[in-house]
Amino acid sequence: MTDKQKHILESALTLFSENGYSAVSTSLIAKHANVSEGLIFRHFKDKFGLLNHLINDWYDKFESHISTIRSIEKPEQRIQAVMELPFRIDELEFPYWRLVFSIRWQHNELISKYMLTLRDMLELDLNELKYTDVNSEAELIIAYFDGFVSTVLLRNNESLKINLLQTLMKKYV
Amino acid sequence: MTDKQKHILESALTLFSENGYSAVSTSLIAKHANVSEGLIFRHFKDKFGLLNHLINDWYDKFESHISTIRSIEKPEQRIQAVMELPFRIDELEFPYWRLVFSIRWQHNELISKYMLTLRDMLELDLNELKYTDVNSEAELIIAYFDGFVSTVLLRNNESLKINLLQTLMKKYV
DNA sequence: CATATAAGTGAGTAATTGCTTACAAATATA
DNA sequence: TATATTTGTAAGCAATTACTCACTTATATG
Repeated sequence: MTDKQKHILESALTLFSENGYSAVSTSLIAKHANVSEGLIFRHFKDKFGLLNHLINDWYDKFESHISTIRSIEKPEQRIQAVMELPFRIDELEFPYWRLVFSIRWQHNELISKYMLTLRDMLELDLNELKYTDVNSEAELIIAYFDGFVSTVLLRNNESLKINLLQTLMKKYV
Repeated sequence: MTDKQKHILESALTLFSENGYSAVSTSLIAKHANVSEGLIFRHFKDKFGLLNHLINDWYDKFESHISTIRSIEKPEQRIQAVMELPFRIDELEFPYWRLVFSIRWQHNELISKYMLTLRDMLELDLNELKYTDVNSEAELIIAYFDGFVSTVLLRNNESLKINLLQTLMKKYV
């Protein structure tokens, strides 16, 4: 991966996550990355290829979070860690999550399959904890997760984040 | 409001909510609505005016839900009704909510102000119920609300909806 | 060193973009 | 019925779109 390739990806991520995929032109990405427009197509085939690459990059980060959580001993602590995850999205990951959560509304098929990783882990944990309705409980946690991520990304307010996490933890631990 | 105006709005809503605002051209809307493209600009000034009109239409529906909930007697039942609201979005409202929840990622300022209506009501209710941290509790409920709406709109699965609502109600009533 | 492969450019492409304008048809008002 | 206003159309606008292609420059490999 050359420097120019990295610059293209960085620019595309920034612009896509702020303005949405469709609203950003390849010409703008090229200008922002200081490369010729043709280079985008050489390396990523087409505009959609660029999007796909970024989504894969996001999934690598997401999977690494999940795998960290998997290494936690107790199932109730693993579930707690999932609920906390949205509040631990850092500056670097922020635009990736924004891109993913905004592109979902047009290309959910690109994202939804990746959520199976999370659902599977939750169902195993809930099973271990002898829940009767494992499936629905997992879906409920994922819905919460969804709401927390959206709140963190859209409001982007540090004290709100802290208060929300605190209130949440008071309820569940 | 003439028939052609209504057709333009219907087409714009359908296309925007499925493909996103930026990805839909005024020429496509005109074709879909069987009107000349110029008519869109006559009635709605520009493409953004069309979006604004649709968001206002959504808010009318949203406000009418909130006002129905306000007429419920007990504060704990009002809060419960808020949590149930996402699961009561019907076929007709579906595209409006999809539009709103997808446009948020690019134009959150158009939407976030309208959420104050909900936040205010929740804070009054939580106060009445003698909660100490009224603000954070309201934000938490709004985050849940957010996650439920996203789940309902993106998954679009009737039995998932029923199970989720059931699991939720078992927990909170 | 020679040569094959990869990285990068810049000028092009047809198609489409949001929008305007000159005009005609329909409707309302006097 | 005459006229003013609103509703609607079709053609056209410059700018931009995603993408290609012929080409040069850099890097790797024998």
